[in-house]
Amino acid sequence: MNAMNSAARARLERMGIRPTDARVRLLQELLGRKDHPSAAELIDAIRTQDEAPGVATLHQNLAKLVELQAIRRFVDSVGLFRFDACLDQHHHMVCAACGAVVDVPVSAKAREILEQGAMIAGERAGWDVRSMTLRFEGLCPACRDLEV
Amino acid sequence: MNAMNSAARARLERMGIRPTDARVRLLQELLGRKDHPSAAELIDAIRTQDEAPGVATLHQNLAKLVELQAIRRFVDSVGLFRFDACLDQHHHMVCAACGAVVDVPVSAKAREILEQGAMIAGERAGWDVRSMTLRFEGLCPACRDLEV
DNA sequence: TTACGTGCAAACGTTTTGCACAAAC
DNA sequence: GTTTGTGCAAAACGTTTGCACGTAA
Repeated sequence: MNAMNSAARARLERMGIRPTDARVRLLQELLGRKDHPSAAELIDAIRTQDEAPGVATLHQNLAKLVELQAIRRFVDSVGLFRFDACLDQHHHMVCAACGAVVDVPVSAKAREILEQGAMIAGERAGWDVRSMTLRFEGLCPACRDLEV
Repeated sequence: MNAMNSAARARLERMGIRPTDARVRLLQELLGRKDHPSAAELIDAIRTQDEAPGVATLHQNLAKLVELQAIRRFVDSVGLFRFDACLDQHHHMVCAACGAVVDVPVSAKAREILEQGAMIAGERAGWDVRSMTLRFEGLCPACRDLEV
């Protein structure tokens, strides 16, 4: 817990913004999770540990962290913003039933082929393609069992 | 216009829901567009042609069409629902600057390799992977010129 | 002391729901 | 006459903004 606390603190200092309590707790929570919490889930998670964080502050801090590229933001299939402290390139596998999102590594070869394809498709259409994301949809182990 | 009108009407009848005016106009508009309009954009587009459609009705009808798989719904990068009458499998290329979304075909070979990768990754994690979507991000021709 | 961060409250934009009325089977 | 669809108004939801108050450099 303390290790994570200082990891979060260090990350904040490294990018030149004040490691306030609200920010350290937020980043610490995000670093310690493997799922992709929404703003509301983050508020809940932080609330239970201590007191209550302000909604506005949390959103402001999330926005700042995204802007500084300390975390990533994406939109889930119901239109909710979700956040992710993992900066390595990875793709998402989402459960059609429960909405769970897990990270999935894709083979380097597949990625290479895809990126080539992206460049070709983009250039043909006059686009400047900068990144590529894969999204798999299916059933997670739990929901798969329920369906059968 | 009349051809599209009857195409929309036929599509509605074929799936067993009443081809009311609101629905025909909605589907007709969607069939005639190559972009991926949001609900608000659809309302605007239909409003100018004739009178004003009800917000609730439009959303209800969009939801029904999605449920019946007559159209597709997805979420854009700012969290807005966007709709698409094209049912062929295709991927999306989105502009980081203006948010435009265009369809992009991906070579069959690339897709095949990717799908294999998805199955392997999914099975390894105990998932039942059912589909795969690619999302390219970059700058569309117009925004690209502005940046330079 | 000056810039930055917090958090309440209120505003915002999109989507959803309750309901009475109208139209189609 | 019963089911189905419409559309107004109001609610719900997540997010953003205005602002007064703290807190840290």
